[in-house]
Amino acid sequence: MPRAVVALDGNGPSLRAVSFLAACGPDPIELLSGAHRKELARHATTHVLPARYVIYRAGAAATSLFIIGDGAVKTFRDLRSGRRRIAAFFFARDMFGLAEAGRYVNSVETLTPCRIHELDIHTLTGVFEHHADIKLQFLAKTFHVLRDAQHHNIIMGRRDAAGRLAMLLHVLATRNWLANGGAELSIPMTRSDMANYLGLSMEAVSRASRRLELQGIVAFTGRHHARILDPRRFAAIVADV
Amino acid sequence: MPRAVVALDGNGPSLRAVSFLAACGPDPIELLSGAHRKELARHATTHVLPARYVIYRAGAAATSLFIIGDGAVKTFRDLRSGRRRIAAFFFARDMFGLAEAGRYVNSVETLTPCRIHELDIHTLTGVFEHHADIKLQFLAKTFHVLRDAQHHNIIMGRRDAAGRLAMLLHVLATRNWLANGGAELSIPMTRSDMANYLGLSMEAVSRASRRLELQGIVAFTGRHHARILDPRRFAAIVADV
DNA sequence: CGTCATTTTGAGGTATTTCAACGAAGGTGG
DNA sequence: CCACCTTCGTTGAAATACCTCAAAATGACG
Repeated sequence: MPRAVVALDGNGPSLRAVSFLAACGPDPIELLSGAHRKELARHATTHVLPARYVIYRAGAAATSLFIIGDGAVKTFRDLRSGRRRIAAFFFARDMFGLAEAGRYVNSVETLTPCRIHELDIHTLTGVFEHHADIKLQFLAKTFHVLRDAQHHNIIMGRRDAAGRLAMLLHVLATRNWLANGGAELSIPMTRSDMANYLGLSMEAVSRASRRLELQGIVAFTGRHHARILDPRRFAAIVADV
Repeated sequence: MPRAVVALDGNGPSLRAVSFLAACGPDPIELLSGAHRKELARHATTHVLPARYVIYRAGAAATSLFIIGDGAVKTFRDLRSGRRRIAAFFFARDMFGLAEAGRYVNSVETLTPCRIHELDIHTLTGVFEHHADIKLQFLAKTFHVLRDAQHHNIIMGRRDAAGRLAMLLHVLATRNWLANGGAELSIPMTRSDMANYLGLSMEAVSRASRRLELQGIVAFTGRHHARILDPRRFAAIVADV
């Protein structure tokens, strides 16, 4: 039996990785690849959705779990003040659909055209019964989300708009790391989305972008693409928490 | 076999609760109670610690998992800017010690005198091998942490100091809900800790407290106790995100 | 009871937020 | 294919809120 690898995180009271995670790569995002993905794909319904498509609204009965095959989505919540708080952005291979008391707590909307796999709860139950390891791996993905939430916390704790923006760009950059050199990054969301995620006004995001551009650190080409011109100073801003 | 209860959360791509959680109460904090606690207690080392005791520092080799028997702790990280960012407060029955790459990522220090149970990784491994359900329950606790982190995100997203403070007080109030009427609440941490958790300066926390007191919403008696005088307006501030 | 850290209070500086208007981009229909 | 329209993004100026610095007051602790 594989030895348990328990890793601990002061940021939260829970295990980081237990035996069944030991054999996996460093990125939990890859957990559901390979044979398990095939097994799940057999039971999933695949949807091809346009951009700006509302997958579900907060408060709706939670009946499915979703896995992104391709594209990007945002999960958010509209506050009574009129503001919108984006909790997270999800990309290919990410999973979403967590709820409380049988109801989705956040709304989810596509940012780009998406291919999304829907897994019915009952179907998933059946799969879990025959594949305990899949069940555990689903749980393990929670750690990924937790890490994201904690990183989001760090971002929101910063006082300077440029720093927050840089940290978001950094996430997007590392996500595209394999696809291209790393300096080039695509921004699937709008400025408004970025603002709602960063806890800033859209104007502040715009000005922060402008500042990074004027300083020669980042070049924004179009609205959905950017290039990191000065990785050294960029990293300095990101790390200067 | 119990049916899987899959709950989904737009806030993160992961399962909320699977079969082994179905039989548990609504509060994940109670997951490790009863027989399992006894089983773990057999293998744990119990420490009695004074307030302000450093349990471990970020970066130290992660060798143990900790469970709080009594008292309160803070998990934090000192930034190079000199600021301190508190990630979370933990209380009785909470678990902490998560790490990455074999090292604790946050420091942990007691706020009050504590009774803390330490579980060695290797010991825990042995327990897991004989009690698969305990392993799963440990994992399930992650959801609790995730919820906390998301709530922290919501707090940090607010712009007004009084609102942030009120949300923290609300958490403390609901935590003491069973112990007393609910209006009375004890504040184990210092103003400075609150500031570091809320992403504010200590002065801002002080002024926010003052404001809540002048408005007749909360009365602070001493430095570690408060009473909610006007639950109606208090709830209004908390909910006015 | 005295010392020291913590907290409060005050005044000024700075960043972001708002409010308002302009400019650009994307989508739709003619 | 172009024009229009709606949405999104940028820019400017004033207001607000918090932050910083500094000093006094409170409370904790030995």
